[in-house]
Amino acid sequence: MNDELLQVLRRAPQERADAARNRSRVLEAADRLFAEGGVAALTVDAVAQEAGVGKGTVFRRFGDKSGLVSALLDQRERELQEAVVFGAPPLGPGAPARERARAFFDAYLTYLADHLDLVGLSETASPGARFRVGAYVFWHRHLALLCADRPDPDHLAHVLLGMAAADLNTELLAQGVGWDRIRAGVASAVDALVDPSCSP
Amino acid sequence: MNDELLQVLRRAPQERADAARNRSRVLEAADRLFAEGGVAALTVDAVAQEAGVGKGTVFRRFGDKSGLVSALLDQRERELQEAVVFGAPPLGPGAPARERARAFFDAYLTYLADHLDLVGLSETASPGARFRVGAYVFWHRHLALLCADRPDPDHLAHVLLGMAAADLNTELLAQGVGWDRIRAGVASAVDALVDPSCSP
DNA sequence: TAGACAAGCGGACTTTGGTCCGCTTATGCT
DNA sequence: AGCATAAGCGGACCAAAGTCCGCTTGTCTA
Repeated sequence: MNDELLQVLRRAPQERADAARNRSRVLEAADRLFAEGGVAALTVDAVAQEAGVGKGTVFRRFGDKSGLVSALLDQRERELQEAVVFGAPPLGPGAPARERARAFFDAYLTYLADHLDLVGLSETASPGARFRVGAYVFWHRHLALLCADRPDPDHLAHVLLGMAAADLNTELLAQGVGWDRIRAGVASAVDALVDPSCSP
Repeated sequence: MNDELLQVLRRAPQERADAARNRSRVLEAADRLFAEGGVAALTVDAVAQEAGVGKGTVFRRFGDKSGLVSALLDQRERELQEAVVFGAPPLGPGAPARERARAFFDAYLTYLADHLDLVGLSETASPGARFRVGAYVFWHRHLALLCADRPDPDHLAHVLLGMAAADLNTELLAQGVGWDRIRAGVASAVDALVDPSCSP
């Protein structure tokens, strides 16, 4: 009876044991390949072979390459997500919107600097992938809430997140713009775009 | 003698007659294919075949698919570029920075609305292609000049151009956000980010 | 006009993401 | 335990971008 209720509550009703085993096998294989050969070694065929599964299995589990890479990043990103929802201010709730936004971008840029190539892969793998990744939707909601008193928080949140796009920052780095300068520019734009008063 | 001087002045010293002929053949073929079958019909193989040249020739002339599509867009974009440099204010020189920036985005969004899929293709075809297209560099310079009194005009110009990214606006349209709302959001962000006083 | 040489050409080949479909197997029910 | 069934599996197959290299051809000079 209880089990029944629990099962109804879950979105994905169940995942077969072999499916779950393969999921983690694939993720571990991808991690290993990336650790050894960087982003260039992360071809779907190679991951499938290293995991000892068929290529179709990888696509079945993760949808596309972007999904696979996103899953790889998921764990680290989740840490930041929790800090935003449950953590102490200014990252977590309690501080004024502008400060929270600044703290978010500060933390996110640190995360991005550490995983730039993987994030780039996950955002670039297929056109528009960026916006479909779960994390993007999450950050977007977060920022839109912080801008709730603006005329179009939804659009503004997209604009703000544009500053964190991997391809932009990859390009900036390639042009010799360092992370410190990027941070300063982002902070300045956040100040101009996010109202300091609102504090949800 | 004069010819010699002229030849020194050109960047690309010369283009062989057959090369030039093939360039226009390829562009015409691409135009035709796009007119008939939209963006889906624009594969490099198809373009090469339609133009009656080898695939290698297409890549030799245009570098990659992104370059080919950019060349297709070049003509229409050039119109806007000239209006920005030589045209009447507020798009052309003479108006205050903020108004020029607003006028630019207004004009660019019109252009984008008309060619969204082609622009999307040119920006997406290869990762980072967006920033390498000649037009991007041009717009970037333009906006950076308009923000010359800001702490980091270069970075700010990139942020501003992020609002015009094809993939973002494609996503917004897919989410049901119309062009009018996009325009309003962009205008509002421009107002917040571009200093009204500066007028180069 | 002839000859040298760089620029150009073409299409077979490689790489890689993604699809498809017939076979296998875990799971839940009786 | 045995069965029905849907989920899962694998790898052959496809599409499309981009590379390579031996052959061709325009162009410049003598």
